Amino acid sequence: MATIKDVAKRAGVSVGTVSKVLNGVYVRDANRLKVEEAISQLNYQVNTYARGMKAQFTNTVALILPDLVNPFFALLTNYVEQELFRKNYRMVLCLSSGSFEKEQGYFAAARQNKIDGIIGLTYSDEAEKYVSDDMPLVSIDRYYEAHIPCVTSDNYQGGVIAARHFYRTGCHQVAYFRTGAKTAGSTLERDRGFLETSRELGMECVHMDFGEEPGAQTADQIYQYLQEYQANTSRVVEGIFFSSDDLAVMTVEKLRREGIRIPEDVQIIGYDGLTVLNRGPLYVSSIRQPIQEMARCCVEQVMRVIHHEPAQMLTVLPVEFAEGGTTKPQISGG
Amino acid sequence: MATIKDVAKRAGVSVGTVSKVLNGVYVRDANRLKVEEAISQLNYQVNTYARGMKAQFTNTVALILPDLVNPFFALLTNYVEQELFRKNYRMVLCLSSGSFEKEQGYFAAARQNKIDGIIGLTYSDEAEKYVSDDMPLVSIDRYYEAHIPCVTSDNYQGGVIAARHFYRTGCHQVAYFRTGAKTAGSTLERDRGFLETSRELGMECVHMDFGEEPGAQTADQIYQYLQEYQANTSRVVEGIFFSSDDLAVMTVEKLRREGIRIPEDVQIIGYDGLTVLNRGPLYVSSIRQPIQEMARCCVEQVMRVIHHEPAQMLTVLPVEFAEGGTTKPQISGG
DNA sequence: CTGAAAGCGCTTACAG
DNA sequence: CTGAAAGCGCTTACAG
Repeated sequence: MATIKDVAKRAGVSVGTVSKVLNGVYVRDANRLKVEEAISQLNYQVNTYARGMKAQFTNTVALILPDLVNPFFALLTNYVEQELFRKNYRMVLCLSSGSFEKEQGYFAAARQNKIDGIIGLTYSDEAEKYVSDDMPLVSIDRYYEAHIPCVTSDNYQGGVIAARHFYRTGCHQVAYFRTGAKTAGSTLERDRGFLETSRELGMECVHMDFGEEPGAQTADQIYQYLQEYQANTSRVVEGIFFSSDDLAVMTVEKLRREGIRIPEDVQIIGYDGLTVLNRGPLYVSSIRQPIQEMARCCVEQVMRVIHHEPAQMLTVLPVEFAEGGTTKPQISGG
Repeated sequence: MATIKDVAKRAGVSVGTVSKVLNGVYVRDANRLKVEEAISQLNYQVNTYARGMKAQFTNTVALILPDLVNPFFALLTNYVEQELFRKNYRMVLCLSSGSFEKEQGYFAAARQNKIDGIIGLTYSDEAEKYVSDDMPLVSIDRYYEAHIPCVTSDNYQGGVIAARHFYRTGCHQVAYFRTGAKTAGSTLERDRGFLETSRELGMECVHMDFGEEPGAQTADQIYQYLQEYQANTSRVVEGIFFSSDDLAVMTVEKLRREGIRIPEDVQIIGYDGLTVLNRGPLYVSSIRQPIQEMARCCVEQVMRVIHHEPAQMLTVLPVEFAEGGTTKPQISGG
């Protein structure tokens, strides 16, 4: 590989001059031309590591996510990579599986300038301790106490929208079934939005937490829960809101197998707005998060922190109702 | 950040000695202990860039893929990251959208030792030119002329399995509908496997190519094609094999809307074995690729190339039939 | 086994 | 504007 020295020799200038044209500092036109000529003849490219050692930047951002099995995360990664590339940054991907140990290495790397910044969706409480004020970190969905910019969507409003939809389609008895970590602030907002709005609108609402990881039996448990509730109270649940699409999909399958008609007997609303194979129709009616816009904002904010520009500490993007065939049309507008 | 100098001073040894314990070279126990003590007290971590400049390795591998919208790619990425991490490597992700320009930067980076190796699924013919014998590259699905290890699954056999299934469930008239790039060698093998086996087994087989990107109207076109074929020949297609699951799913939806019963009237087999939300049931009966095993082999081979060990030039992993409710049970075994 | 020193390929004040 | 030189944080022969 050609080095800056080779270029300098070939162009008949000093390495300092070559470095300047490399970094867009002004040099005499004649020299710039000679250098550019030499660069292209030698097919020279700067060695990022040598540069990074001095310059303290590497044009690399790490994205920390639990996994890519969840299509929401896969799509987010897809768009974050595109945005970073547009800004001439590379993306290193860290799938933490929720383990803080794995994340830790990236925090260290950031502190060491081996990566310029981090975009992270992390459920770990421990992370907070490691996050200093000047750490170039943007958090997805989770609002830290520290001065860490956070990009999220309007989870509370997501719950509100779901509750209102049930109300406007004539429901009196609804349910909320959640899953996943309780620490994740954003999901808790969905809970609150739905529960509070249901109460305000005078709907009866039961809710249930099905633990960290929904399994194959979760849909059965939900079915059984509904049966017992009906037997005990003589009340029929007319609308169910889920904290995620996967739980909603599993439940829809189960209920249909049991002969329950959807949406006639019971309406279903999921969360995320995922589509079949990530580009077909929706799986279920859902609250759609603006994934691409979230990705764009994450990159925007991390760039600001990296360049020491003032960042927006909290970005809350709007969500919307997405009709997916498991809900009835609304009676009144809005 | 503490540097190796700080550690040396604190431990009362030279930087050379510190470097040695860092790299597992033997030093006197007493010194090693002092160095380790200093390292942990200073919370020291080696600067990868400084090391990379000398050592010519960075413990980083790039994964090049078209996108993460396709769940197959998302899952592959998921497993490749896990495998790389286990081997203490980081993964930088390059989503090329099929554009060679974007890939090119990574080839250059590899040549420059900014990344140690590349795992790539690329459809671009141009890539071949850039690939020298010593380029640490492992290709997914695509067999290059050059001495580039390739990891793939048994696409030919996938076609064979589908054809046999139709035969054993009593079909006489089948169809093959493909989509996607014609250059991708692996898909062409599916074509061949299915077409050749259908002929050998004495089944009539029509086939059709629906272009690079299947759109919303592709399923309509397929339906129309089937209608016309039946009208013109008085022959009814009893089994359809698709080059990918998404096309199969779209077609199943369309046919059902038109009142065609699946699998009673026509059987459907897709390709990839994708599941609902990447962990639910299969979308359609399909040929399942061993994604995790493919990821493991890619990482294994790229490690070998990086460490100048002999690599396996072609790894063909077995595929299997996955029953997904759009096929009839086989009459005879096997 | 250990230390002093050269050198990896850049960038960046500093003179000129 | 340009060049010579120091220095970034490591590794690696080379003496001892």
